[in-house]
This record gives sequence, structure tokens and C-alpha cells, in this order.
Amino acid sequence: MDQIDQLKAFRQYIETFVVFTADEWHELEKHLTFIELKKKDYFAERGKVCQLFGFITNGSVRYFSVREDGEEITNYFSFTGELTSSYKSFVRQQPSLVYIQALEDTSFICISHSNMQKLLNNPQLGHKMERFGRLVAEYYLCCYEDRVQAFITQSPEERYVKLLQDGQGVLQRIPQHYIANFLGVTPVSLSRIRKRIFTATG
Amino acid sequence: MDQIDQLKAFRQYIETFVVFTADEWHELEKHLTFIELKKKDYFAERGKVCQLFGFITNGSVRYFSVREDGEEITNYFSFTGELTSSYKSFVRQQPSLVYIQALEDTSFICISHSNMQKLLNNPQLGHKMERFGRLVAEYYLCCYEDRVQAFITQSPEERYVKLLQDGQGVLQRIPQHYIANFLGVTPVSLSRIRKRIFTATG
DNA sequence: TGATTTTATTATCTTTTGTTAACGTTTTGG
DNA sequence: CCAAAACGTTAACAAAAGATAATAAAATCA
Repeated sequence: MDQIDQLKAFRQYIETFVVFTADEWHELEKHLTFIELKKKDYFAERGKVCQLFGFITNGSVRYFSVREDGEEITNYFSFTGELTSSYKSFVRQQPSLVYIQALEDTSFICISHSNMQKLLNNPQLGHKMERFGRLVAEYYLCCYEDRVQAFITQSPEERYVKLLQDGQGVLQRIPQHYIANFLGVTPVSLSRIRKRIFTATG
Repeated sequence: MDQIDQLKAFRQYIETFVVFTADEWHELEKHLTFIELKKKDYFAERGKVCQLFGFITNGSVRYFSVREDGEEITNYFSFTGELTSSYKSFVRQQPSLVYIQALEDTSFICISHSNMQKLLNNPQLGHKMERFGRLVAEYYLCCYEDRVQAFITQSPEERYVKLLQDGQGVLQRIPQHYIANFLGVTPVSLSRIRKRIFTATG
């Protein structure tokens, strides 16, 4: 996938939020950078400020943190056609708490924090970019709202059943011990949950 | 607290995000409404679209959902000087999943969804309002990021200890069974956690 | 290919949590 | 002020989850 096609995909995505004129898009393009990561490379690292906000044109990433005992805990995943960033770090320009690691060779179109600030303050583009930023933040806010709701009102088993229903993409591509972390349980426990579900229901 | 003072408090708050000129503020003021709720009244209700985005000038609210078995599960709280809304419902104009209920007599300064759209598209104010919206969404996004992180990497006991450290306001004003829900455990379990902590540590 | 690592399951044991119920205390509201 | 409701704790038991270790299958990669 060449850069032209990557830009097309990104424009198509971003225009689900805000539509740009040809001139505006031309101006916006100047502030984009292409990044390619090999499998296991990091998009963001704990302790470092995440300077980039990325759109995945091809590939996938895993968000994880490291407990005091050294164990990696997987928080989240992002796939082709989705945005990725260590948001809190990017937004507040603080050291990231999490790592973001490529699960496979992955390509991104990125906006750096400084370029994003330029775009937000650009007289031509600022209003639309602010709206884009708002709609993206609102989108992820809604995702988080659902996720917290699930942690509070559902058992791990219920959360897994829900994921079985509407998380097809994730389940097929991701090792189960990552899914376990994502659900907030240990891999051993998820294995037992699976046994309970699949021996009972068939 | 009269409406003048409420407006002052709201302006002071909103200007931690975006600063307005006198003219801009005058225009913005026109789109605000004052709401007063008695204790146990609802700011938002399940199944109804949340039309309002509110700033609490005095009082507090509790967010809760209702499980299939009829039990209320408390998600969150907001206090004087904070914003409140059933965000997903407000943003997407979908029926709310949660109730927002006044814990005491509570006053709000509100922007309706339709007025917010007018402000966002207002040539004079639009850019700043978009920025305000973005920064608010980013703020809550960061809060949620932390909260999900806590659910995934910490035990209920660890989450409670953390809350003891930096949740002074919440702990003093809120019944413990609400705190239990907030932490993702049952009230009985929180009582045991407290026993473990306070008999061990003194 | 063959050795190594990763992954998923299972077993055992311990700890924690959920559930239900009982009990006193406090708060609420008429 | 009094009755009712709400609240927090505790107990007893069942269910679930964590921790650890062993095992076998699958994936990785040199």
C-alpha cells in the first residue's frame, strides 16, 4: 500500500468526522508523517511523552502496562483503520503509563503534537481541526463509558460472552491471555470461564 | 447563591479551558439555562435522551444504572464545580443507559444539545466552543483512561486504598455501598476489605 | 528441520468475592 | 416524635478468581 493510498484511507476516515475542501486537505497533508514499525516495535513507551497521534493504515497494535512485579498487562488493541495514541500522554504531554507495541509490521499516518497544535491554531483549518479533535475525543469517551459500565455491572464471564458476540475481529487475531487482561482477569481464569461456557452451552 | 454568582463560577470554570472576551461571553450567556433539582430528582433518566450538559454550581449527583434484577449500581459522582451529563446519550442523542440523580438539592447551569450545536456553528464563537468541547472531552477521556487502567491492573482492595489516598471529597459525602459499586465490588465485600485494611494497618 | 518460545489448558490449593440473612445503628420522612 | 427505611457490619456457605506448577500443542525462527 503506497502513501497515496494510505492518504486516501486516512482522508476517508477523517471525513467521517469532518469534511475538508481540496485546499484544506492540501494544507492538512503537509502536517502528516508516515511511520512504519516492525513487529514488536513501540509506537509509545512508558515514561516517554507520546508525541504522535496515529492512524493505522495497515497492521495492529497492543496497549499494555507493566505491573510492579514485571508482568505485562494488556489494556487494549487497535487495528487497521483505527486511531491510536497514548491519549493521556499525548494530550497532556506527560510521560506515558503504557506501551503501545506493533503486533505485526504496521504502518501509520501520524500527526505530531506540535503539528496538531499548529493545525488547531491555523486560521484556515483551526475550526475544523478542533471539531475533529472534539469528535474523536467524544468517540473514545463513549467507548470508555461503555467499558467502565461493563466493569461495574458485569462479571468477567458476562464481559467475555459479550465480547464473543460483538468482538469478532479481536478474538480471532489476538492471543487469549491478552484478551484475559483486557477483560480484567488472569489467563488461567479466562480458560476456566471458557470451559464453563462451552461445556454448558455446547 | 444567585444567578449572577452562578454565572461567575461557571465562567471561571470554563475559562480554565478557553478564555472569552466580554462580547463572546455575552453571546454565550444567552444559550445557558438555570436548573434546580430537589434531592432524588433526575438530571438524566435511562431510556430518555439526555438533552442537557450541566455545570453543578451547588450540590452533587450520582450516576447509576439498574441491573436486570432491579438492583441499582452506582457508576460515578459529580460535585459542585464539576460538569455532568450522560455523555454518550448527550453526544450521540441516544437514549441514556444511566440515571443521573441529585444526591441533595442541586443547581446547574446547563447548555442544551441544540444550543450547543448553535454555539459550535456560531461564526463568532464556534472555534472557541469547539475547543472547549474538545478539551472537556479530552479531560474526561483521561479520567476514564485512568479508571479502566485501575480496573485492569489493580485489585478492588488496591483501588480502595488509592481512593482513600486521593478521594477525600467522595469518601466523606457518599454512602459506602455507592463507593463499593464505584469500585466494582459489592457493599459486603467492601466492608470486608475495610476490615482487612484497618485491622492490619491500624 | 529442529530447538525454543509461546500459548492454552488443567490441577491443586489459597484467597477473595458473591449471596443471603441477621443484627444493631443511623437517617429519613411523615 | 415515632415508624420505616437505609446503612454498615458480620456470619456462613457457595462460587469464582488468583497463584503456582505441570503438561501438551502450536507457533516461531535460526
